[in-house]
Amino acid sequence: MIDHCNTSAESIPCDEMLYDLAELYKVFGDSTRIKILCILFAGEMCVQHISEMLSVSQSAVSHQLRILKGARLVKYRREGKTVYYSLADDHVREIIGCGMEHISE
Amino acid sequence: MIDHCNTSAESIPCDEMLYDLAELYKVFGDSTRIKILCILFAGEMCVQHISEMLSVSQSAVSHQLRILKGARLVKYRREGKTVYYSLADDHVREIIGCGMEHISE
DNA sequence: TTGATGTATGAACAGTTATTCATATGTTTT
DNA sequence: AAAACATATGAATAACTGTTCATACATCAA
Repeated sequence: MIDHCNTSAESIPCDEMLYDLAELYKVFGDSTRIKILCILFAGEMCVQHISEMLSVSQSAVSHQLRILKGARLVKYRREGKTVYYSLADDHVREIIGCGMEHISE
Repeated sequence: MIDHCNTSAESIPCDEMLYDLAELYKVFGDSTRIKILCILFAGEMCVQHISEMLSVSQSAVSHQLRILKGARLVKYRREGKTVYYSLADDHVREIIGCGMEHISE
């Protein structure tokens, strides 16, 4: 049987999938973005607040949120002037949890 | 209770852990490395063979294997002139599996 | 020892990336 | 409308990264 991009660990996924996978991990491969995601574990938060918690400029946070949004890892909600970001789904927790396991050996 | 770098998704991990986590994901954030790891799903394999399967130079593969080794994702075994690489443990499968789930939505 | 083979590694180059700065967009208040 | 505030974005810069090339190292065969 030919493998068409399945998710089994027993066969090699197709090139396109591996490329997409690398792109996804690239997003997690920056500590500012990881921190933003972890902050959002607690619930939705506005850009300014995230910026203060990380001691990173508003612009930098906004740029990174754009990337997280592009990877469908976060979603947002506008309320007046303020934009609240939150985790898109539970995959983020799972992926970060997976990595934690490897690190804390 | 104070959080000292635990793995729970309910509290924000400490800075050092988040940094290490980002470093780990950086390793997965390159399609050549991801491909090498996926090839190793099937079992151990020598550098030359990996190089041929990926159509990537021996040097490039060796450089990447060095990075994978540094992240403790692969181990190796020398047999004469040949060096056989294999996955260090099952974390690699888990982490890649996690990412796959997010991609194939 | 010499040559052949498999792998590792340092330097250099091209491409990528995260931050900063300036400024634009969108929203509310006066 | 104008000012104030929150966020987004484009350009520029510095730092980082993956590949290539040349070469070194390690092992085996003759």
